[in-house]
Amino acid sequence: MKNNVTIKDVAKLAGVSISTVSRVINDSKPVTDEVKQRVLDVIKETGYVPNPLARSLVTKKSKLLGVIVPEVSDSFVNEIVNGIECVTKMYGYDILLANTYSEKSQELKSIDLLKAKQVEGIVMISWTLDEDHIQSINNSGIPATYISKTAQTFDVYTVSTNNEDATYDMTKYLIDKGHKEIALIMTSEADTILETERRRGYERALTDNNIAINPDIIRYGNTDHDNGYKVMAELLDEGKKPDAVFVTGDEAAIGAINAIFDKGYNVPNDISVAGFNNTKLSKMYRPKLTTVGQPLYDMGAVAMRMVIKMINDEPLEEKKFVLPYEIIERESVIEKK
Amino acid sequence: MKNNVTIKDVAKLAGVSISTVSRVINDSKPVTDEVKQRVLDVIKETGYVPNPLARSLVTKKSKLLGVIVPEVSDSFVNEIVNGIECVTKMYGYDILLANTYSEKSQELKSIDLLKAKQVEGIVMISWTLDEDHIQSINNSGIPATYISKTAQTFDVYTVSTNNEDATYDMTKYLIDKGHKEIALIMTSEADTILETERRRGYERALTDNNIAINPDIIRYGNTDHDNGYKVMAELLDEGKKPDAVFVTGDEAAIGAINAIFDKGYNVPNDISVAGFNNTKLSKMYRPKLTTVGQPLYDMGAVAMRMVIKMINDEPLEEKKFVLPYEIIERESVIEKK
DNA sequence: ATGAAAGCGCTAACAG
DNA sequence: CTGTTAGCGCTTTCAT
Repeated sequence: MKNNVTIKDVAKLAGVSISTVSRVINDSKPVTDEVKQRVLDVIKETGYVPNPLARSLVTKKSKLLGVIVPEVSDSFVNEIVNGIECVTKMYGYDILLANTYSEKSQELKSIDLLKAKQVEGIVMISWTLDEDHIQSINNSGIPATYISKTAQTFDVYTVSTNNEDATYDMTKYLIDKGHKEIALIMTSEADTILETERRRGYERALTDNNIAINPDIIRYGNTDHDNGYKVMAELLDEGKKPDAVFVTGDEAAIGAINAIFDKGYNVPNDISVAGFNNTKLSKMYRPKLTTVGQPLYDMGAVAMRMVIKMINDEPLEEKKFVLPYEIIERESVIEKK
Repeated sequence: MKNNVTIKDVAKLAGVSISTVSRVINDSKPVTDEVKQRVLDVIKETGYVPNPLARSLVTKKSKLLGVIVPEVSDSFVNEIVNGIECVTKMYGYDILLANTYSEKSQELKSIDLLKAKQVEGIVMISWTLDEDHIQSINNSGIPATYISKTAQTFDVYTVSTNNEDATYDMTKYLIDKGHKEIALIMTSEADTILETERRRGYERALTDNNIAINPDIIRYGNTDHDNGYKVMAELLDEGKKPDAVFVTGDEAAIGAINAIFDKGYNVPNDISVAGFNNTKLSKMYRPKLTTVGQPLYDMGAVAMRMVIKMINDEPLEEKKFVLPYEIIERESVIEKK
């Protein structure tokens, strides 16, 4: 039952040469209808499937696309992966997936792995991309797109949303709702581009509205729930009770809300909380999370589309693809009385 | 800069034959230390990496493992995928990922794709597996493990938890908490093995405790939040207000809780709610969800480990691997007064 | 211990 | 339009 029918077998059975068979399966050169039909029949009968390995070996096209992510179980990541998966399949490619757990060594290793497997293109999601990663991929000459704010400063293809503007707008939204003391909990480490952009947006919004910046209520953590909880709890424990808290990640925002609850306050009545990303969670939690929406699925789809265009030498309008964001008003932010 | 160094180049530069180079990179036959060192040096200098395509073509080993899932963005799925990824990498394999969106045609297509790509093994997660899928995989002779309750009745390798016992235990737990009218919201379609097992566990627990089964409060839906919401809302709208609701999926359970809230009741004070799966969500939501925990990560890891064992012809103790579950007590279920 | 040579299954000139 | 032939980069007998 095993699939060991080769092009040779088909050729023999159809009474033609292997090149003819090759021609019909690839539609690469004209073949008489009659012969073509005969070959097709044999293929159907035998259940012949071309060996992509052999094919790739000669064409140097693996029909494989590499996807490098920090962790599939992250809600931000897997919605992007869905988008990637969709266009990948649409163009007849397969996905080679690598988790890195945000460890640089794993990221580098994954790149090597994908190179070795001859992927034709790469989409890489990383929070902490640096020159080494980019150089490693560049050296290989494999087309790549990055979904990574830290990639913004490099001369590489990226897809992202404008984090500075998004942060500005959400901060402004909070201000418009009457909040003055607005804490910022960052889910990205200090000194990254992402952090800088977001901080800039936040500070600009404050300044534009004549609110003094209070460095004491700007905190750092990472993206997960427990971290948001911890940072928020600390803030409260230190006796700081802001009007509103802007957490740059939904999971962490929910963690923050939980901390607020556990400290005996109410969201949004005592403190308003805004998130970032509009992941599925933000709709499921109660109060429903007011958040800035990034088109995650689209980001993945666009990133992969770019890679495929590069592979096919189709022109690309721009290197930095910036997708729109939106402020999604739900229940966790209310007008301050 | 491109990586077009071949075994030939290495051989030439090291002044040996390509077979010798092959021997050192594969450690397959003894090679004089001196020669070996020379070859190794050249490899390091040139940055030579063996072309796995060519290698696979002759060895018939692709070092690729296929993973078929309904959708990576499902929280149940991606925690399993994490486990799969981990052991896959540990054994030097790469993952070929395919989303099916639970559509049978996509599932079948994915199987064909993976076959064509010469994967050495497959782990398939599916809610609605049937003979066609299994036959398609069986025909290929590719080792496979299924994480799919519907695969239980087939003579194939599976990993799962005992759903009947788990459902029994949770129902019993609810009963022990003083609840008598216990609604069951199934996230699996009627007439599937999974549904049957769970229903059996539920009914057995009721019967064992002299509680009459009320078919009217047994409902069906699917796994997502909105569905749980809808089904619960319907129940309430029909004037049915059970003591407790057991929803066989966390996301849907949270949907149910939200519906209960929106109808003006409180969880757990008015109605207790229990979920299934112990996904990340269940800890993040408030009230924290009481749920039955399945070792998702482990299920993925075990499934892939089984596949790898099969590939290496290592003996496997059993075909049906059943992992433990546990009742995780949190806040959404309380003693009925 | 090492090299020569065959061949994995396929595509792509090159002839005819 | 079709067949012959030469590889793609590698592993693996089979000699030496």
